[in-house]
Amino acid sequence: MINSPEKAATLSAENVTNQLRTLILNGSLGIGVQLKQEALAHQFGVSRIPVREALKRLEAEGLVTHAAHQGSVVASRSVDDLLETLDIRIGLESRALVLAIPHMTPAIFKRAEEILARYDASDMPREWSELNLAFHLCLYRPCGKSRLLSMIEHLVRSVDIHLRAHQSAAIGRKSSQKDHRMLLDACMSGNTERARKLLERHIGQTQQALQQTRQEQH
Amino acid sequence: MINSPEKAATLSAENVTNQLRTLILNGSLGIGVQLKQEALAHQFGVSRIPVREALKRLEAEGLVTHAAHQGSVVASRSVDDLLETLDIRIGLESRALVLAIPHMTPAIFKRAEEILARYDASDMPREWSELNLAFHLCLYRPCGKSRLLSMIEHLVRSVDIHLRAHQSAAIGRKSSQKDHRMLLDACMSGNTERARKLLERHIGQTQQALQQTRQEQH
DNA sequence: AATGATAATATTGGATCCAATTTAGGATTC
DNA sequence: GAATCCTAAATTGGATCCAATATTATCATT
Repeated sequence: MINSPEKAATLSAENVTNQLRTLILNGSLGIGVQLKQEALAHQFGVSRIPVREALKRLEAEGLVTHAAHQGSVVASRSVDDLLETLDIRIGLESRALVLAIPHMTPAIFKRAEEILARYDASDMPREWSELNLAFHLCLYRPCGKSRLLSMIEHLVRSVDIHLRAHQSAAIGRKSSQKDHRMLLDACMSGNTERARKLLERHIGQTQQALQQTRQEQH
Repeated sequence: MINSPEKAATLSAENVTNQLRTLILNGSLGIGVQLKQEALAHQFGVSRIPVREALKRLEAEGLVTHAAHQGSVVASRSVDDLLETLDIRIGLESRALVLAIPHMTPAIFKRAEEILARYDASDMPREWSELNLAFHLCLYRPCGKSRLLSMIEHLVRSVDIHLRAHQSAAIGRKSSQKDHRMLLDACMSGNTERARKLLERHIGQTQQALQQTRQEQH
């Protein structure tokens, strides 16, 4: 068999899937937006078939919901759903962190501190999400579990767009940064148990903020 | 074509997806089996289109892998992949358990004990997997998070078929049952921290057994 | 006989076409 | 003027058809 050197992205369905996914994750396609197969097909210069396959895949990933003969829409999640997803994040991220701590090196700590510094310096809320994700992943990455890491990244990005939708995204940068520094300290001192507790509390605060917005609305 | 009597299942693609999924999860379609679109289409009495959509969906779920112009096969996972998935399970299940313990009632404990009793009585290895899953889910269910629970169930079933493939499934029923009883005791006494540690160790033993089989093969 | 090139076959990927269902709009009635 | 029913447009779901690619079989050469 001749080994193909580098993929020239020959598959339409794959392309459509990836492009749609990024459009959803970066907010270009907002929550609740109708995804008309014909329009997307025309937009991507393909027929409806690859679009349909892409939608099926994204539906399985939870980014899109689909009703029979009613079309697909960018998934909207209830507050309860989001709270649950945050619980899933707590489970996965605390596991990744616990596994990562024994493998952390001074280089990792340096990198984490750099991210926090950029965090402090930045005043573009859009950037905060990315830096927050970068910081967390920086701490988890030494665990060396690629599937776990990509799962976490996907969940964080997915939750992010929905948090913005429920306009409770900003739990305040300062309080968040304080958490981050304490977390980093715990990691640097190798205090696994403390680090886990801090991380659980950190994500738990997002849950509390979210529940608060719900009560305000009622 | 035979008309389905009271089946409200109007969507072909959905049907194909569900049937294929159960065929894979119950082992009827073993690891590595080629999934020819034409054959499946004929088998389900539909065209290839719904089959393709089903395959795309199952691919996103991680149950099948797909290569361009090479077709789909029931996904085979490396030992490393399985170890990772077990780590994911540790994260999710320990979270579910911690959330569930405060909501456990005497009825739950009774039900859990019944399952363990049936476990002891049964000598059909095929049944053990189901009873094991039932016991664990019984403990997690009081957490009330449906998405988390279905995610766990999916992961457990998925790991199960792969563990059987690596023929390291049987870590011995007795040792497993001992773990289960200790875990149940910890839950009954409301000792959350101990329960979590026991659960992590319980799944960790499966990881160790898996790693051992790898070393034996090398 | 073994091996490598080449043609035939099988299978997947995508486009077009048709059927089923939902949604929108308008006529009719009260 | 508002509600209701009915028809028409729009949209999705599925089937068939064609193109691209991989696999297999055949055949020639060594």
